[in-house]
Amino acid sequence: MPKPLHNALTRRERQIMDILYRRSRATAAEVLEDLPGQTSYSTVRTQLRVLEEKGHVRHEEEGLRYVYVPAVPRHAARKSALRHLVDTFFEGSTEKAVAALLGGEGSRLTEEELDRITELVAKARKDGPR
Amino acid sequence: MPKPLHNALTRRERQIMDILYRRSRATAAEVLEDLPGQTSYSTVRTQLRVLEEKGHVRHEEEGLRYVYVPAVPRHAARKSALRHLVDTFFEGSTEKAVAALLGGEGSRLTEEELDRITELVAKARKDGPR
DNA sequence: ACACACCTGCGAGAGAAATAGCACGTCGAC
DNA sequence: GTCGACGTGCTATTTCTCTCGCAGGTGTGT
Repeated sequence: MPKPLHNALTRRERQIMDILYRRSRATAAEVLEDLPGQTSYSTVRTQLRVLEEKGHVRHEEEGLRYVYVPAVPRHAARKSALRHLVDTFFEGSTEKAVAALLGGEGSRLTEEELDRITELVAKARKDGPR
Repeated sequence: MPKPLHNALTRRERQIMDILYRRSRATAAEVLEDLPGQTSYSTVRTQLRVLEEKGHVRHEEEGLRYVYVPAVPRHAARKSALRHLVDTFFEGSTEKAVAALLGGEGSRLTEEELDRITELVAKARKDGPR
């Protein structure tokens, strides 16, 4: 059984996972590029190996080298990240989170984006009238 | 100078900060209650002390005991948490994040909530036509 | 064949985090 | 006053991160 897997990430490990989720997949060299500060290639590889042992990533051999991908697919990870954030900062209210994004706490939205959001609201209204 | 303060949290520390943000303020005993697994009171107090040294929390004396509060106010912390999440999982697109929340990735929204969101969209349209 | 670039496997040491114990102080009840 | 509950300050120890180096393997160009 692959352990909790939830809050088990160390600082560096979380950094690396974030990079992997941003890029979807990456080699050790690419992860190194994205890491701030000075870190050795060796170090990054070790971390990736540890992450693999812990079950957070897996690697695919591509030609000679390893390409790492998160074990938990993006959409699942972001779903639980969203839930956690909503719970922590918005008292569990999805509405409040949306409000924060629409208000100044995200980047400004364009007209087109707002149009699409309006549609989504309509759809949500139809789908889940609760 | 209080250091970066950004990604400098360890696992336990992050856990504790989350609890503090959820409760807004808490004593060591309350933090202990919310921590999963078995942990000693002593341990929690030590962590809080360290967090204070690092500048992440401060305490207020209330009667005899200490009540801890996050050094960075809630709204500021959540703003940067949102930004980070949007960057990591939504390619920086606020729209996509909103879409995820409206779609299945948050809890179901009630009619009233959807109404209020519609209003917020309208307001966003007016305020920032970009 | 040789040198070079690039990659993986493993191991190991310095340092930070996590945990918990002990001493002491304060308050309230009996 | 003395006992017990509860709180803090400090410190010690174990555990886990984090870091990097070295050995070896595979392919490419000369």
